[in-house]
Amino acid sequence: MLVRIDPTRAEPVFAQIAGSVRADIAAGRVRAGERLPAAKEVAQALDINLHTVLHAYRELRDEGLISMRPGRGAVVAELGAALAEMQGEIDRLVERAAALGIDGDTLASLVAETTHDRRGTTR
Amino acid sequence: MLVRIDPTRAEPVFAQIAGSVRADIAAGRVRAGERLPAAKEVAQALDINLHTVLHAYRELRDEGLISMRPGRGAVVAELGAALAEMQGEIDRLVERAAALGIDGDTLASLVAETTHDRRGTTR
DNA sequence: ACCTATTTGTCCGTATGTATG
DNA sequence: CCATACATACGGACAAATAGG
Repeated sequence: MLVRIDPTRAEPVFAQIAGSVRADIAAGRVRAGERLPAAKEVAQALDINLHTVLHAYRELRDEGLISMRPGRGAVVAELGAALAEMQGEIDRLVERAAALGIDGDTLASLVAETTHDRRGTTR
Repeated sequence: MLVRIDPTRAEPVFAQIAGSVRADIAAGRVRAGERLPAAKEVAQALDINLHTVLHAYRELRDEGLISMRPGRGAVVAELGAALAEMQGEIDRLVERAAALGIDGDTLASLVAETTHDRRGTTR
């Protein structure tokens, strides 16, 4: 697994790391039960602080995509398989939005807003 | 048009305003050519700073969803109609993700990541 | 052509919180 | 835990564009 970041992007580094791993899970490049690279390794490879990588892993754990335990490392959870099932539909949605001239960030923001609306109406 | 914000949410106020208006456009509650309420009005109604509302409007302008000119106000652009066309598909995607136990924020982040990937491969 | 009101645009500064190392 | 940097939010002042009388 290869974690990629781009220091020129406005998005925080920890979020980029989380996004990179999330994309790998959704694409099936890492599957449920497999272990992620140790945070220390990632930090050294990308020349960033260990805290930043742990921050990213913590976010993924909070989403239920991985589990973390001392000594065992970070392991992809079962929920990861569900993510992979959805990637195809997401690809189609993104492509259709692009065809209509809608910016990617705009689409992402609208999806986020829609999920927030659902929370308000269904809970 | 009614702009809603929730001070308890972690999301920045300006982003919440932009999200609220974006959702109204996508839902067809405001259509292309119609004028948004003046930033000053929104600021007074929500008891927030004028600059914060202008920040939100500027973001929507950068996305191509509205046009702004001094003296004339903020008007919904043609691209808004395209957004409205996509809302139904987004609703279906969000609902399916919820059925699979995927958190809304997780889905939104994955959509964002997918658009970033597209940028990298298509440009 | 002139004036006024409205609205966005841009600068100043300050305070607070968060991200990063 | 500590320091630096950045983002957010607020407040004020003035400029610039537009519309209407």
